Amino acid sequence: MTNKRPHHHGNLREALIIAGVQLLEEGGVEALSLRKCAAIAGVSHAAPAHHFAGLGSLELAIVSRGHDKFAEYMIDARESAEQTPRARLGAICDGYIKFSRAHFALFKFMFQPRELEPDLFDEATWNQFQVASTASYQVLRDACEPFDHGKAGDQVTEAMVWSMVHGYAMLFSKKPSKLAPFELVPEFSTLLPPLTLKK
Amino acid sequence: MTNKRPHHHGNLREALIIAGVQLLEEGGVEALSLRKCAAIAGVSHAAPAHHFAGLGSLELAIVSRGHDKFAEYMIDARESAEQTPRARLGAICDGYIKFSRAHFALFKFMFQPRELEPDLFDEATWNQFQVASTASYQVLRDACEPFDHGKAGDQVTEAMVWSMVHGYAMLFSKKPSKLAPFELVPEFSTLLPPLTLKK
DNA sequence: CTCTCATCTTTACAGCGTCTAGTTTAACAT
DNA sequence: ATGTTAAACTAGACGCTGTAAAGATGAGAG
Repeated sequence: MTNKRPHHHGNLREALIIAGVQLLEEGGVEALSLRKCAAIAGVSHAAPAHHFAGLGSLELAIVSRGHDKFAEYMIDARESAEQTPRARLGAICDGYIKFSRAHFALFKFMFQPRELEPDLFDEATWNQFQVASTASYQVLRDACEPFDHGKAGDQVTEAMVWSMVHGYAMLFSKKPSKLAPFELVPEFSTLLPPLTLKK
Repeated sequence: MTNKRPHHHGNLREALIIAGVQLLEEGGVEALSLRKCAAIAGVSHAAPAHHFAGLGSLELAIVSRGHDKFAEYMIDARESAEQTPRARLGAICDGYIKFSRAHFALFKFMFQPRELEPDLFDEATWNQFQVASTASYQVLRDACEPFDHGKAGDQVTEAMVWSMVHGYAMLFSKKPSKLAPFELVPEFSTLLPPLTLKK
């Protein structure tokens, strides 16, 4: 219905998301504002209200865009890897960390836990987020599937790998890491413990 | 020199930090503002400027206060544990996670990476942060010391344990975790791989 | 052609961080 | 005891923010 240049601007929603990602990556979360996004898109400061339920909705749309890129990084790494379960898992972790380093502001923003009450967002933004975040997580989940963690179930492998790669990305992606009192941060591949394949 | 009830308020700096922690824990990072802290402390909106170089400084002071509590949680857990290296390390991880669950807003706030340029802060706040964050990390570091990680060095054990417990705390502390598509989050103790003691 | 309605603009308001100028008062020097 | 100094605090202003309300614009349907 409103797909092709609906009125004045012609896909303002998309332009606002792109502007938001740009502001976020250039100046961090403090530089992100609805009014600046509107200015970059060339519309008045109140125009975004017709596409997002508020700043929170725009933020969630930016997070969704982040998940899209995030999944791309992991999938690219997986495709370039040796095709064994262990190598695929290692490659996906590398993609995870590579993304966090290449787009640290966005990565940090994506995993800053929010109040995720669906009624705070417009439906389109919410649905898009559900799809994007589930898809990016599924990449990691699939890579864990071949491994066995005994009677405790697959969730243990997923939780272990995800915890480790996520903690590593959060703590050691920004360098020099003021958080980490390390001279040299070890490679992630040296941290991942051995895993046993299913039966 | 200005230790005992210096003037009007009588330790406004401390009152502002306490107000800030309270606002943060009650309403999240969005509810934290200099003006509200000043109002809670019963002073004018411009009074905090005489104790903090800006909002960033107050935030850093709140983070420091968080590290103090954080270290307490880990030390308490360690003291209550069976006195073996493995049990102590496990207990400290439990303390880490217990803190993240009991004070999630504060925990999240502490590890939200900031621009840590010392010249952005007043000296007192900066020094206090250095001491508090180093001390809380040292608790984890000490618990890792007895374990061997081969030629790669102690940093590998520290990085591995810290990544895992931190990722776990970030991803699974808020429940129900909208981030984690898990029905049941595994206990952290089932995730930590075996470690070998030094020689 | 006219109606409708989504899109966008304009205006306004309250809250924010921070700057400046002025006031209060504790503590020190004489 | 008195005067001085400087730290602690107040009052007001500025530009920025998100958001709400009301008016203007123009594309598409009947």
